Order: sequence, then structure tokens, then C-alpha cells
Amino acid sequence: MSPADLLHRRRRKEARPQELLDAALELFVEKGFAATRAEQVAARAGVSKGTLYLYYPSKEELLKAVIGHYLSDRIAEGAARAAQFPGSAGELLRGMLIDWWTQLYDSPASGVFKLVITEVRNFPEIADFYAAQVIEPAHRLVSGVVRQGIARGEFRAVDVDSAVHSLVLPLVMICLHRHSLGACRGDWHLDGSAFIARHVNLVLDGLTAQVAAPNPLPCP
Amino acid sequence: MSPADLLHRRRRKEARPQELLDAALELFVEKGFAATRAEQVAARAGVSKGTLYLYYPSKEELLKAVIGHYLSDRIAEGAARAAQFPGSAGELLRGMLIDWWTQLYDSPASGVFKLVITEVRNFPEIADFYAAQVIEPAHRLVSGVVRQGIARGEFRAVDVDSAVHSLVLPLVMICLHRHSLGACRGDWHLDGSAFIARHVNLVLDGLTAQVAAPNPLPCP
Amino acid sequence: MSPADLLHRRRRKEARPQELLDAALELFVEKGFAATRAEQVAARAGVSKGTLYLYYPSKEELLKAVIGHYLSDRIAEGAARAAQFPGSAGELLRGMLIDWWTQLYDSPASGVFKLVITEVRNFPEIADFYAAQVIEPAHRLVSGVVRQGIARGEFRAVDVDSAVHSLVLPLVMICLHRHSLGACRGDWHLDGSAFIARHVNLVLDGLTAQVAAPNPLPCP
Amino acid sequence: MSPADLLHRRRRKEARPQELLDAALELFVEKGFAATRAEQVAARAGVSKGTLYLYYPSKEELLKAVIGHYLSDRIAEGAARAAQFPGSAGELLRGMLIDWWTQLYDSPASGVFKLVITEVRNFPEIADFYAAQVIEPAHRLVSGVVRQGIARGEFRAVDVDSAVHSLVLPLVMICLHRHSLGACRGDWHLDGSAFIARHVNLVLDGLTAQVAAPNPLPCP
DNA sequence: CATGAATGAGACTTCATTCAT
DNA sequence: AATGAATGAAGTCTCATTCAT
Repeated sequence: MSPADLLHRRRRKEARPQELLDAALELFVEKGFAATRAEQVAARAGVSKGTLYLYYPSKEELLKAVIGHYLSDRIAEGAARAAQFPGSAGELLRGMLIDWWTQLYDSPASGVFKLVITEVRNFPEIADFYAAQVIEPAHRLVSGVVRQGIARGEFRAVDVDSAVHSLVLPLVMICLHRHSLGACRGDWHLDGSAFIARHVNLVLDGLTAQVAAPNPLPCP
Repeated sequence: MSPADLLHRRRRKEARPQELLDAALELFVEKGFAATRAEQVAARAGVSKGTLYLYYPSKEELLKAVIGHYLSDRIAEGAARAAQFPGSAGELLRGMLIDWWTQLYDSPASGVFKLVITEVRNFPEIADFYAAQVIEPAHRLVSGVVRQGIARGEFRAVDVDSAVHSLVLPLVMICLHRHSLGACRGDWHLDGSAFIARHVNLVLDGLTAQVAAPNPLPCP
Repeated sequence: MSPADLLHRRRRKEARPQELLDAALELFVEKGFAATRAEQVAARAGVSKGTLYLYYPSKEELLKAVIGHYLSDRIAEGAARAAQFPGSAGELLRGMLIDWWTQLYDSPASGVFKLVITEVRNFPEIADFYAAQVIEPAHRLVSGVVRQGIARGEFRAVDVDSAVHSLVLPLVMICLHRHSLGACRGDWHLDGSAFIARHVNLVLDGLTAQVAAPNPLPCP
Repeated sequence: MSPADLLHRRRRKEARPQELLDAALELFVEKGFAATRAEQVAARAGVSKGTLYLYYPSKEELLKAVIGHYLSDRIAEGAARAAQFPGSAGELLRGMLIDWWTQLYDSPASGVFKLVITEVRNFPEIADFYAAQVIEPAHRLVSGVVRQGIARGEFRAVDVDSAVHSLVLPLVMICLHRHSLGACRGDWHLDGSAFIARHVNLVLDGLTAQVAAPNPLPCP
């Protein structure tokens, strides 16, 4: 083994957990947890089967590590970013949502949504974790801004939870799509980044709208 | 085996495929295809392992039958129903989407979305089938109405495909949710039927809106 | 069901056991006992799976019936025919062997040899039966004639058992061949009937031979 | 698992394929391919079920490996040995056949004949392989010598192919016998090694013979 | 008698996990 | 720390046999 290799090996030792998580994310998202073989994960990370078990005690623990890992950072980062945005509720939402989701959509982490959707019923602990670490904070964040917009008269007095879902669910959905049908067939009529912006704008328009009478009466 | 069971043998012969499909849908949606054992499907349908293979030659064929079966009917039915709705594009969309999705959401067939999202990358034939039989017709149907609304001046001149996705993706997403997180934890802040109506209305408002000036001037 | 069919059915009822045996022989010889499915046998005999079990209580009993059936007749017939042949031991053997084996070689019964060779170790009862009903009588018959030929000075004083094997084993072997390699590839350089005659003549020549000196001296 | 066994792990790694082939040959010959369970083969080789599949991807591939393995060597070796024999065609054949077949008859490899006869119709690829690797070379070898003997006037002008079969088929047949009936019952009147020599001599006598007139006239 | 739906033991094969090296 | 040979539980699928019709 050449000195370069040894150096390489040393350098990579600390990177191993991350490399394994990356490999696992890709494969779990692509094939599902049950249909992914532990050896495949190891191989994609460039190590042997045995090494995987040095870092994670079982395939199931690896799954939980994957889900935990790719979410924790992003959420905090998202919340932090939100705090910095100035302006109206509409501007704030536009800024928050479009940036954050565009980045997420373009990163492998977007696969975590598919992973959670797919595996949560087989591993209920994931549910609690995901609800507490992802959904609750994110929902609190967005609904807070919507509520504020309503309080300020910027938005109509809609049902807040529904409005949040209207805003966010399509963004989750295109992440799922990217890793399922979108990965099989040329991404037929769905341009993720463009859609994110258009969608947020469309819903914000709905929230903001003074519903126009079909035949508006002229001011007397 | 009880005498009553035996009496039913003939009568149940024709019902078997449907019973097996129902059992398979439930289990595949709940646990995923790979994590569902063929014997479980048989047991839930009330037959033995061997009987399953009398009707479907392999677990994979069973999966394809499940996906094919629960989609074909609904789509045609949805299109037919759409043709009957009178009135404006907005009324038409409200009528089409709210009814159809509320029914689907409340039926086990809503699980097919999870199944497709989950398994399509492992069984690419599903992709072609699903795209051709479900997505294309449904998208054509909805986008036709939206385009018509724009042509009539009822809707603003938005990007049609994006608008359709804004309308439909959340409805798909709550079907997924119902069979993943929603099935684990008490359906925390998401009432499906209520959301469907509110969401469609919100987006239609966004489509219809005369964008109001942030600070409207009083009539002089 | 038409009257003709009913008549047909009646007429075939007595033929069933034979038809089942024929079908079973073909299939057992072709695929081997373990690799032949009971249903295939039934299908080839033109009856249903259940009917097979009306005539034979198990697949194994069917095998024994097949082996027993195709041997009993032929052997007796062969012995009877031998008794009629006149002439020298050489003529007798030629007559007996060539006729009998040519007929056997051309009939499906030739497959029984393959069947016995193949299955005897899994069903040892077959061994006793086959040894007693086939090998012993046949060997007795042929070795009797050879011994007689030696006694008369017609044959050299060779080892009788070996000579019998030299005469008979190739004939058995081409029956095996016919149902194994010979059935896969165009019967490459082996014409059964021609070989039988040539072989018997060649061995009889060996038995008869006055071993000639390589360079025979002329009579002085 | 005993410590001693563990010590052998590495050492046995390279021996595994051969051990598995040996076990498989024995069992396939004894019970037939279809009636042999993969686990039995593994057990006889002293490993677990899973280990078998580490070396051979399926039971069928194992069969092909068995057939390929035990034949390739012997044939080449036989041909090589033949080239060294001096003397007349008769001497050459006697030397070639008796030695080679006696050795083969006494080794487990003799079972391959039964295996091929038995399984060739279920796995037609075996036919091509066996014909090309075994039958063709062997037949070419023997028929070449016979033809040479005829050309030299040492043998009579018989049909060469038939003569080769008369020489060789009984030798194949006693190999089959050894692994079927001969394995069930005390080797009733058939001593392999003795027979091989006697048979070759008898047929060579037939080939060499100046056919004596039935009633030879005395030299005056 | 004849049928064929149903059964379930059993075979092949996979793969998560272990552990000597 | 890293490897990969080995294991055996578990899953898919087959098929001999039964039995109500």
C-alpha cells in the first residue's frame, strides 16, 4: 500500500460516517429501506460490509441516523434565516420559502421526505422524531408569519393551518416527485425551481386577495 | 375448516382476486412492498399462501395488479363527472376537485399514491403505466379547464402547468400523509376533507384575484 | 357434452390406466421422476390432476407401476421367442438379440432402462423387482446359449458372464442414449438398428474366432 | 464451532470449491439432481447452506460445474497417454482403454456418466458441452486407432463407428451400473475391472478375426 | 367418476449480522 | 481499524395431495 493511500485512508477515516450516511441516503431513497442491502451501502461508500457495522450497529440504526442527520441542520438554519428577513409577511414568506426550498430541492437531502413517508409506519420512532424536529418547528415558523400577516390585515382571515399546508405541501411533493417518478422518466413538465417561486406567489396572491366582485360596482 | 367456510368456497371463487388485491393494497401501503410477506397478504385475504399464487404468479405481478386495478376506474369516472359540471371555470374546478378528491381521500385507494411513489423506482414499468393512465389524463383535464378560465378572462394569465400543480399536489400529498405519518400519530392538525375545500378555494382565489394595492385608496 | 363425447369417455375409461402409464413413462424418462409434476402426467393423459389419484394412490406408486408394466410382457415374450429359434448358438443369439432389441429400441419401452438406472437408488424396491424380473431371466437366457455354444465347440472358452455383458450392455446403452443425449441433438453418428446388428455380429465373431496369426502360414 | 475448525478457515478457503463439487457429485449421482437438496450438498461438504451460494450462484450452476470439472482433465490426460503407446493398433487400444477405464471406473468421476445421462434433457446446454468436450475427442481418438488398424490390415474392414461403440459403450455402461443397480445390491455377477479387460480383448478378437469357416477343412 | 380449488410442507435462495484474521 | 468468509433465519415460490362439488 503506497504512502499516499495510507494518507488517504487516514484522512478518510473521519469522513467515514458522513460517507456512509450519504451512500445510505441515496440507496434508501432510491430503492427503499427493505430493498437496500447493507453491502450495497458499504460498497457505495467505498468500504467493506464489516466496516459499516463498525460505525452503525444495525441497518435500522443507520436508517435513523440518516433521517436524523439530514434534517437537524437545515431546520435550524431555516429558522435562523427567517429571523433576518425584513418587510411584510408576504415578503417574509416569499423570501423564506423560495430560497430554502429551492436549495433543499436541489440537494440530496430532499430525499429524506421520501424516506420518511415510506418508512415511518415500519419504524414509528421516526414519527415522533420527525414530527418534533421537523414538522412542528417548520409549521410553527410558517404559521406564525401567516398569523402575523392576518393580524396586520395583510392577509385575509383564512384558516391558518390550511393555508400553511397549501403553501408547503406542494413543495414537499415535488421533492418526493424528484426521487420517484421524476427519476424514472425525463422530468416531464415539472421544473422544480420555477415551480417553487410560482407556487408561493400564487398562494400568496390568494391570501392577499381582496376578492373582486365579478362585476365590480363603480364608486358612486 | 368450518362447514360454513366450505359452503362459501364456490361463491368466493370469483371474489378471490378482489379480496387479494384489497389485502395487498392495505399491506403494501402500510409496510411497503419489500417488507410485506406474501403469506401476510394471503392471511389477510383469508386464504393460504399457496392460494395467492393460484391467482397471481408472483408478488411482483400482484403489485402491478394492485396499482393497475385501483386507478383505472377512478380516472375514467373522474373525467366523466367533469364533463357534466356547468358554470364558470372556477365553479367547474371546485366541483371536480373537491368531490373527487374527498371521495378518494376517504377510500383505501388513496394508498395507491404512496405505493407508486414508493415503488416506482424499483419497478420502472409502473412509471409508464401510471404516467399514461393517471397523470397525463388528470393533468390534461385540469389544465384544460384552467386554460379555458384564462381565455375567458376569469383567471389571470398564470403559468398553466404550475397552477395545476399548485391545485393538485397538496391533494396528492394529504393522501400520502394519511398513509404515512397520519397513520402513526393522531391526525395532528390535518383534517383531510376540510383542507381539500379550503385549499381549492384559496388557490382559485389566487387565480382569480385582481391583485389589490397594498394600501388601497379610499373612494373619494 | 355431446353423445359422441360421452361414448368416447366411456370407451376411454378402461384405457385410462394405460394412458396414464404411457404419459408417465414419457415424462419420467424425459425429465426424471422428481422433476415431473403429477399434473403434467395427468394433462398428457388428457385427464385432470384429481383423476390421476383415482387410479394411482401416489406419484411413487405410479412410478412402480410404470416400471413393472413395461417389463413384464417383453421378457416373457423374449424368452418364448428364443425357444423357437433353431440352429447353432451363434444363429440363435443373432436371431434372439437382433430382433428383440431392435423392436425394443424402437418402442417407448426402451425408456424404462433410463428410468431404472435413474431412480433405482431412490426407490430400492425397484432394484429387487427389476433384478428378479428382468436381469436374471435375461441373463440366464443369454448365458445359457453362450454356454451351450462353448460346450459344442462353437465358441471359445471365454468367461461367460463377461461375454454376455459384452453382448448386451451396448444394446442397453443405446436405449439410454436414445432417451438422453440422442434426444437433444440430431442423433449424431449412431443409427440404432444398424448398430445392433453390427455389434452382435462383431462380438459373435470374437467368440467364434480361431485367433489367426497375424501372418498366417500357408498350408504346406 | 470448534477452535480447530476455525483454524482451518483460511486454509480451507481454497479447498471449498473442490469439496463442494465432490459432495455435489456424490449426491447428484446418488439421488439425482432434482431430488438432492442444496442443503444436503452443503452439509456433506461440511459447510452451511449459505456458504454453498458463496461459491456457486445456483444449484443449476453447481451441476454444470460438476459436469465440467470431472471431465475436462481426464479427457486431456487420456489423449496424452494414448500418444505414448507404441505397437500395433490392437496393443494401442488394449493399453488405452483398459488402463484409462479401469482408473475411471474406480473413481467417483465415473458417476458423471450417470449424471449426464440423467440430466441432459433438462439442461440442454450440458449436451453441447459434453458432446464437444468428451464424446467428440474420445470418439476421434479411438476411431483413429481403429481406422489405422484397418488400414494396416490388422483389423477387418468393419464399420468404424459401430466398432468404436462396441468397444466403448459397455465400459460406459458398467460405470452407470456401478452407480445405480450396482450400488443397491451386492455387485451381483459384475466385476468391473475384470470385465473391462475381458471385454476389450473379446471385441479386439472380433476385429482381428479371420472368420473361420464353420466346418474348416483339414489341410490335405 | 371426474374435477380443480385449496392447502401447507418443503425447496431454493437472500442477506443481516458476526468474528477470526 | 478493516476485511470478507461464514452463518442461518426468513422469504418466495412449488407441487403432491385432498376433498367438496
